[in-house]
Amino acid sequence: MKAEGRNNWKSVQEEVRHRIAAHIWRPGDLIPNEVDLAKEFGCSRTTVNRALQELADGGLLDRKRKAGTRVAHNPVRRAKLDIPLIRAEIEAKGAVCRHAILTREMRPAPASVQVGMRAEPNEALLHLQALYTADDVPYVFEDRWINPHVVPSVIDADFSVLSPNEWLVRQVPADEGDIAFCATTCSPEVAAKLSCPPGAALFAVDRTTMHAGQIVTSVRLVFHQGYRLRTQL
Amino acid sequence: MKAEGRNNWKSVQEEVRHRIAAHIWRPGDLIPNEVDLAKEFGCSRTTVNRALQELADGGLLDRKRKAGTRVAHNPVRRAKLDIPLIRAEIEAKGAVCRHAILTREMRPAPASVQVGMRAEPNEALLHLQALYTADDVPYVFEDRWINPHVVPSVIDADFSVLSPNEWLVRQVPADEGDIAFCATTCSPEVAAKLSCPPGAALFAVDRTTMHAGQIVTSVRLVFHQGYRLRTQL
DNA sequence: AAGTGGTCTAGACCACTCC
DNA sequence: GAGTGGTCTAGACCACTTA
Repeated sequence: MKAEGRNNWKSVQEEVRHRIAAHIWRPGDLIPNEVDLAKEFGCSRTTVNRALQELADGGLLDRKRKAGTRVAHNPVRRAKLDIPLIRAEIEAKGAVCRHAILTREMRPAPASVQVGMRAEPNEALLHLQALYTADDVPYVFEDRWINPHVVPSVIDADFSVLSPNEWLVRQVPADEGDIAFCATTCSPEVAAKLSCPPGAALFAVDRTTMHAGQIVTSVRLVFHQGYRLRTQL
Repeated sequence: MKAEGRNNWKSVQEEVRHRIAAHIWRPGDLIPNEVDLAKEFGCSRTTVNRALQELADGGLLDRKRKAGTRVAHNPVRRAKLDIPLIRAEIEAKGAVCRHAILTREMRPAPASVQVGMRAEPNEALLHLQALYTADDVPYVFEDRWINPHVVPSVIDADFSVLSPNEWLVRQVPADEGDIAFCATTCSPEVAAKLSCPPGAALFAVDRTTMHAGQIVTSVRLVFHQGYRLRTQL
């Protein structure tokens, strides 16, 4: 049990991870308190706390005052998912990213979008459709609604240089939002844009972005056939 | 600029978030160093550090020694994605979760799986197929390969009470893994199991789980039609 | 060389919660 | 009431990066 020398929080964390993976501490087990662990590892309680807090935040440990720290019963895997700008994602693959605005109009949004936007019925919102290409191959089709009440300057925005995606990020650093991932059947319209067969199964992302409690934009991204969103545990 | 009273790290973090959202600090801007912020907020540098480190970890700030802290130029949105047990996910909706083992056999895996498993060519691996239902409605179809070298006890495991999913989590708390999300076209076989039309677009998750550098299991989960994976930013 | 973040320490007090 | 985690503090030293 050579536990000496663990005087920094990362090595403490690694040791704790190891003990859980090796079943030295099993799911549901109470592990020693911070003071005792600090003694064992030869570091201060602060360092142990730093190590354990992150593990608890990641779902591997359950911590309660007085009750102590237990190995989580159902180790919920918490993956970190990076949602980069489309341009950054494409360029990270070494491809050239271009975008084209296919549609730009003010019109009442469909009911499903309106509800999310809390717009008046029949109120016109800015509707944009854009296609992003990687080395001139269709990559993702963007169908976006923007709330002009929240971002009035969007009316005169020029999306030829900065894509809607980038323009919005710069204008309105969003503080909240939710994301949903799903599969969708390729419609004939989308098929023409993405150069894929109608009826194909396509990966789609629906994202709603909020700022100061108001919905800024609601967007659906439909990716090219075969697209995979990867991440690590 | 009433910045007094921010003597705990959460309120410091909130104030920093606010300044970025309100464009007081713009993308690319250098923000004051920790010592100055500590003075301004009337707290110790440790507290400021705690607040800023988490923001940097979340991608909102870029920090470099000597160069200082800047608001990230491309604010990468980092969503936290919880990957619960299938049973937990279904029961969280208030439904009753059941599972049935449809296939259980030792056989050589297809090439695509073998490569990931680093198995010998034609080496037999354990192949499982299972269906999970929510209130007896098909929810997700699981197609899994398990490496018996890593988990020998899997050969005699009983999956009637504990699903393969749960059994593995208890036996081998994985420490690593990767996940990919994609859309897939429903094959006739899967259609029969999930009670959906062949050709439908289905959401699928491919997951590979590692323990101590070895692949434990490789699984594809194909969800029922209309399934959406949600998360928040 | 110097400025900045990264981390550790020892001690302290508080908040929660189980008994 | 008592044990545990949550957090703050002041100070210190180190590691890295830029100038």
